[in-house]
Amino acid sequence: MTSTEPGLRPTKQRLAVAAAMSSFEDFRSAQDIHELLAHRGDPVGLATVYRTLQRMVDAGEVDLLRTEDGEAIYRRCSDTHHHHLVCRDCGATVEVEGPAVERWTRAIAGEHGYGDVSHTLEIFGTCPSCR
Amino acid sequence: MTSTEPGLRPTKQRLAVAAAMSSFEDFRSAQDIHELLAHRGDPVGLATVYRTLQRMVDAGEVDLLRTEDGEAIYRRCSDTHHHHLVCRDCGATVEVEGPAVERWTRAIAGEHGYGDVSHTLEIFGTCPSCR
DNA sequence: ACAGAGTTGACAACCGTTCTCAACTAGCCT
DNA sequence: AGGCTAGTTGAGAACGGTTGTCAACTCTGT
Ligand SMILES: [Zn+2]
Ligand SMILES: [Zn+2]
Ligand SMILES: [Zn+2]
Ligand SMILES: [Zn+2]
Repeated sequence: MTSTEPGLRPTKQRLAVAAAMSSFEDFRSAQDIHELLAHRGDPVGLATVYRTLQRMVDAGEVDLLRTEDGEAIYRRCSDTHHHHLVCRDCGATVEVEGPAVERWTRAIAGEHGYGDVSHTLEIFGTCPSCR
Repeated sequence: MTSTEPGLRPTKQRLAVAAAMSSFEDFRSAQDIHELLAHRGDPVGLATVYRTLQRMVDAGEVDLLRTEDGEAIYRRCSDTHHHHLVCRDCGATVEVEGPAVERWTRAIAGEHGYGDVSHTLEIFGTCPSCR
C-alpha cells in the first residue's frame, strides 16, 4: 500500500492484498484474488478485498477494466498513462503507450467542441504462445 | 429488424424495440428502453428487450458499451467500424473514425506477436451545451 | 490502560441480467 | 378453415458480481 492518507492503516489484510497484486501480471477478478489469498494462507474477507482494490484503483496503483460480460478485473500497473494489449485466451498483458493516439483523441474531441477529455483504449488479441 | 435469418419472425415486440432504438441518439440501458416502450404504449417484457438487444448487437445493428459501473448501454449505430465521443453528462454521442488508430493498434499487436486483433476505444468529454 | 477512530468479515441486500417454462403466435401444409 | 409445429413471449425465479450492515476487533496516540 503506497498511498498513505491521514488515518490509513497498513493492516495485515491490506498488505496481503498488495502482495497478491504483485504476484501476477495478468488481469484478475476480485474473487480470483480472494481465492488466491485463501490458498496462500492469508485469508482476507471478500468485502475487504473489494474495498482494498477500490482504494488502490482510486490511488492509481491498480488498473481496472471490464470483461466482455461486465465483470471487473484488476492488475497492478505502472503509474503513467498507458493502455493494454491483452491475450484473449490466457490473459497475458503488455502495457503500451501511443502518444499519437493521445493527441488524436484530444483533437477529435476538440473538433466537436468537447472538453475535459478522457478515453479508454484496450487491444485484444491472441498472444504468441496461444496461437 | 434488418437481419432476416431463417425462421426469424418480425414480431410486434421486435419491431417495437427496433423502432425505440431509432428514436434516440444516445446510449441507453435495457431497462431504460423497456420503460420507454411501456410509456409509449407498446409494452414489451424485459426479458424480450434483453433478448432482442442481444440479437441486434450480434447482427451489428446496435452498439453495446459499458458504463463505469459495468452496466450495458445500447445505441443504434452505423454498420461500419467506428468509435464514440460521448458526453459524460448528457450522453450526446458522435461517431468517429480514425484510420491511423486502426493501423496503430494492428502494428502494436504485431510487434508483440499478437494476432487476431480487435480493440475498444471510447472518448469521453463534456459536450458544448453541457459546458 | 484507555479512548476513539479506523478496519474487518459473515451475512444480507442489491441490481442487472439470464433462465425457466407454460401459454401464445406466426407461418405453412392440406 | 383447421391444424401442425417451430419460434416467441413474459412473469417470476434464479444467478452472480458487488455493495451495505454492524457488532466485534485492532491500531495509535495519550
Ligand atoms: Zn495468451
Ligand atoms: Zn491513452
Ligand atoms: Zn452533453
Ligand atoms: Zn477502431
